Amino acid sequence: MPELPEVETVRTELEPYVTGRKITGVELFWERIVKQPSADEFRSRLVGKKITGLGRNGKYLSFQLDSGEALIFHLKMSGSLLLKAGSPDGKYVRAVIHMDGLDLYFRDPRKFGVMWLVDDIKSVTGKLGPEPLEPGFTGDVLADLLHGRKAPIKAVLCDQTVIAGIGNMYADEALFAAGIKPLRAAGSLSRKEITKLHGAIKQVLLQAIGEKGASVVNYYRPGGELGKAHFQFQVAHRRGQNCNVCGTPLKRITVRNRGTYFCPKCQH
DNA sequence: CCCGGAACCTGAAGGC
DNA sequence: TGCCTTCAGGTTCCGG
Repeated sequence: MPELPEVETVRTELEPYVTGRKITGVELFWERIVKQPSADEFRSRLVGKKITGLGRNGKYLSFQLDSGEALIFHLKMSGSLLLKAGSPDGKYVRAVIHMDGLDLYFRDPRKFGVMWLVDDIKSVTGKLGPEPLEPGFTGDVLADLLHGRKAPIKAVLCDQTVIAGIGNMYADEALFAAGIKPLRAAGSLSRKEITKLHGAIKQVLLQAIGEKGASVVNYYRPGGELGKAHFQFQVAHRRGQNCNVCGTPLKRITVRNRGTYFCPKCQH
């Protein structure tokens, strides 16, 4: 499932291939993949536009166009942007962006993925919280964001309006690294715990970017390769396994309808 | 504003 | 073998 490290990997690996190219056509095999504007307008307005650069906001990937508009992608749970039609296979391709000399395939088995063509990126990403890897995201900022909240810390970490880019997997990993139980009320964390969590979030995300993302299900890099971050996971998706640190069987619970893994001994 | 649950999707996995 | 149910999860919407 693409979260910040996966989307960042797609951005850096795609950028050298698509920057400077002109869009020559758009094919849609599942029209509801276009959220805005209409499918017809989306197709016609994109033709002839040149891609000047790629950006990322949380889990949103944006292609900046020479017209000043932005083509925005959200891969949701199962989307991939691929440079080759047959990799990993030709099934589940919902859209193709044709460019001069290159085609980009939007593969998405679950059909949750979305594209927008907008004048202002902020109209899509405006409500996002701070980027956790930018200097502005300090321990004090995190403390303010968590202050007074009664929802489980796990749920708050996954709230994109609080922090941008953290999803189910990396919330579990950050909480394990910080030694905090997922069901703790966010506002109940001590300043010391918040400091630890702040460091854990950055460390977990940076390490996963270094591993080119986690290929748990349906995540492929643009060239069709898998990421390796999931091999470093301490708790996420490790159903039925034991804690690497203390050997205690990991627990699986549900928080906000999401599978949540933690070590009952290492996390307090 | 804050919180929690359903809906959107389809394939994989498990039960009988 | 095969049908049926459950699970997976990012975001949005809705109700309390």
